[in-house]
Amino acid sequence: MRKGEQTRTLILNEAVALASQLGLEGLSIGSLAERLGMSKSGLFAHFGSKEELQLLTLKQAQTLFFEEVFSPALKQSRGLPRLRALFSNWLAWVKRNDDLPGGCLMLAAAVEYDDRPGAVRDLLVAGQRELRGAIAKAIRIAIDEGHLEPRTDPWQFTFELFGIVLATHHDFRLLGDARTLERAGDALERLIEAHRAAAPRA
Amino acid sequence: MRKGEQTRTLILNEAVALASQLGLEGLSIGSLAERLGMSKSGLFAHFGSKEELQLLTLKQAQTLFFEEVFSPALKQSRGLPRLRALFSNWLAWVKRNDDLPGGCLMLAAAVEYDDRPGAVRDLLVAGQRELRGAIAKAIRIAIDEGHLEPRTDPWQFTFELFGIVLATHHDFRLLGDARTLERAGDALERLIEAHRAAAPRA
DNA sequence: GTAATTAACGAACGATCGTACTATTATGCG
DNA sequence: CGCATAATAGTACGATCGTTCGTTAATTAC
Repeated sequence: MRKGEQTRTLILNEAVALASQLGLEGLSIGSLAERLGMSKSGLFAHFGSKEELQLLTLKQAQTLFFEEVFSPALKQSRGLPRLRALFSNWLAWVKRNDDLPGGCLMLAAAVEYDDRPGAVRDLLVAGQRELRGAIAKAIRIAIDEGHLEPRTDPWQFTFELFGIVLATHHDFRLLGDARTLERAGDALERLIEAHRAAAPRA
Repeated sequence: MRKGEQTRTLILNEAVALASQLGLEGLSIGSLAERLGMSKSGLFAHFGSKEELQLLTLKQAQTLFFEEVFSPALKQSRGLPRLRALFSNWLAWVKRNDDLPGGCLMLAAAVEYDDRPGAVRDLLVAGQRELRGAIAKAIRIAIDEGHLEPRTDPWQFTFELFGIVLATHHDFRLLGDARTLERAGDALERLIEAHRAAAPRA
């Protein structure tokens, strides 16, 4: 019982890495098993179906994202510092190559499953909704703290922030543009500046 | 000789539609042939390899994009009107469902091939570089026309514009958010406003 | 209208896909 | 230790993958 959970996590971590390169659909049980040096059927027994493997792989990526991007940002002080930390962690996540050699798995899955109804898509949408809500909340806090002006629309701000991240992911991954990261930083600063409160409390 | 070209285009148009849903890698020759009511081997003979089919499919999508997004924008007057038309056509392209039921093929392929070296990726990068250059040029023209202030960085502007389109594609396709399109419009206006020339000539 | 050419088909290939079984090995508890 | 159970392996299945080959049907050129 304990050994099972152990190898399961081992499998899922490798699955996240592989799926970030090949996509959740391109991820095959055979190649995943080969990478881990175990048999196809032995690996399969842990999940019972490919969809279950896909679901748990995606969930694993979501957990990893929360732990590495969102959670550490919560340790920063409320308002702009926290928002900047979130953005910075997010960019680091986007460009990381060790366990995400193919870029963010959630973004890849979003493109893959946006027109493919099912449990994977549902999980993807739920995760995205949660993330957006959390960002919007961070922005609302920044307003309350007097860092951003009160008429700022949190959802609009979130939308534009997300756009910057997406463009960064695209340019960094596909074009390999070295200046992408500073462009992203400039874009964020401009976005903040446009909504900065006239008389900041901090 | 003439008949061949004819069915070839027929195949490629269907391939663009299918690949927009399943990706260029998920696109299979068998299912594509079945959709067109022809034999697998008959279809295959037109291309000789799957990679050639993928390349031509992507190229077809690029051509379609140029014709429907970029080319009509060139008919608008130089500067901001042309830039707005480009943006508007682009959004229409992103949300079109007839021949792109799965969203923009180039964006899907970008996620799929950003870490997969080869001819497909090369074509993708070339197309993206061309597009970026063309947008940057349109922005430079808007500066020359006195619509945007001279210190505007065309590449930074392009980067942020692209981010808005990416966020729109994501939200519209995955979240099905109805307010996405107006959010995109608002984002563009804010982007323009931030760089608008103090004393516009037009 | 006939010859040359091209387009399309049908069958089969080895490989790999996800999945279902059964058997074997390893683990954990009393 | 021994036994129950869980974890892994092995094998085989039907389906589908991209690709090859030989052949027929349709089109073009003379």
